[in-house]
Amino acid sequence: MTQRDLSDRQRKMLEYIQSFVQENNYPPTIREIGEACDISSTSVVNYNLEKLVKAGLIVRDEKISRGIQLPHRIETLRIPTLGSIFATHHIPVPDSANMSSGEAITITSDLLGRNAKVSDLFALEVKGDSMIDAMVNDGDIVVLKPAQTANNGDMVAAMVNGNNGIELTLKHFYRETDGRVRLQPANPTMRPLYLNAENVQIQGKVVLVVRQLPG
Amino acid sequence: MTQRDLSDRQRKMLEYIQSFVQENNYPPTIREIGEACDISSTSVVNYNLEKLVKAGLIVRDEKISRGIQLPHRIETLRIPTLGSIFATHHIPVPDSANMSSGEAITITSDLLGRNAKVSDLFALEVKGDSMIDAMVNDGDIVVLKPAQTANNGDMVAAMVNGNNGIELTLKHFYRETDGRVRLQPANPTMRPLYLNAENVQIQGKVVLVVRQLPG
DNA sequence: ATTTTATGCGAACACTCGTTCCAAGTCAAG
DNA sequence: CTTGACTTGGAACGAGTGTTCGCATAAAAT
Repeated sequence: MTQRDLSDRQRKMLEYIQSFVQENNYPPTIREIGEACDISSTSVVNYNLEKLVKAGLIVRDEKISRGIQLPHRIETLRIPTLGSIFATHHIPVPDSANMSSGEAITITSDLLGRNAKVSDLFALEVKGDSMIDAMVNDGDIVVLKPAQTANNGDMVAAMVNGNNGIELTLKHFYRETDGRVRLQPANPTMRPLYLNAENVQIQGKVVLVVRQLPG
Repeated sequence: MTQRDLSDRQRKMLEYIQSFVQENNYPPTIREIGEACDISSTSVVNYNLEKLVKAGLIVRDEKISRGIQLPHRIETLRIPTLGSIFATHHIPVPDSANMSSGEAITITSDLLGRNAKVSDLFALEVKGDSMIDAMVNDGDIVVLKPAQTANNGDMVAAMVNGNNGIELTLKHFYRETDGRVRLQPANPTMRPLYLNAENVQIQGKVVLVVRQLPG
């Protein structure tokens, strides 16, 4: 039994369940499904619900009212916003304390791809347009995965000890053959930054960039 | 009654409801709340639930099992992906048919700001790096709000009838004093495109840009 | 001291709701 | 035609569940 061979009735039931959950934030009862799908008997609803379970399209909690769940659901994740990328101080390590107290954004797991399961993601708001060279603009939100190292080409947030003192910046990361680190702006007209490895402390890899426009 | 002056018991109940919903995708019953919060009587649970309703922290559907909803919840929105920005054909108007059949991405309403309530948003995947001048890269997903007109500075997807025939492009929109339209790349080193208004057909305004990085 | 208000407990009621059983209809295979 | 699997319908049972009522306790107000 796959998704392919469903009866019209079962398809209609599934659609109703989905729309009901969307509308009410809780699942429908067997009788509500029956009424909506023109099924007079609860046993028939129950029968077809079991078919949907076998097809893997729903999950049921036995003996529990409204115990229908839609699996493969896209989860929402709360990601703490630890600060802005302009901060010159060290980014605090995210923990449960930060999670509950500070600001946060909520995003759906489908946007994170294979990083959806990473538990200690954190977000930074980009202040100012100094990061425009990395295709990241003022007001953008970047979601990062904590990391101490990076692969060539990764976009990283790093504390760099450069000419202007310590600052947090967003650049593409490359390890040169001479052991130094090259922080490459995305804009080809801007020159890369060459630094000794000890002057670059990687805070995390950027896994997502979100830009909200006034539209 | 505001959120401030809740009893410990009421706070505990609210926390339990939130975690229960997160876990089970459906709300708890009065008795489940009572058991979790060490309340022996269902009437006490009911009593305190009414307090939470007065405080605006929950919504209840009367006489319905598990009829508790958490308001101000961040909703997830399904946005149909109608194609890529490289398409040279007209973007079909989104309707319910597209919604259910085609591909789609799901995002949280908090990312959309005041556009969260717009019902006919659609998404396009950016193919190729020709849009890099608008701070949008290959593989990015742009979410658009349907529009026939735009304000100066808006980022729009538009069909332009230019030198290379009709094509769909992503640019910043400006209306010149002489009635013509200027499509301005974000990159200052690239020259704007001046066109007569009849050769520019706006498809929609970009309200969100999402970029997923391999990280 | 008395009343009022807020909160809590237990019990009972009525309706909701999942479950189960039996009968019947449909339809393709043998 | 007969068989058997699949599907549907109707009914009833029992547990789940929201609601309501009376009463008790404590604290604040009068």
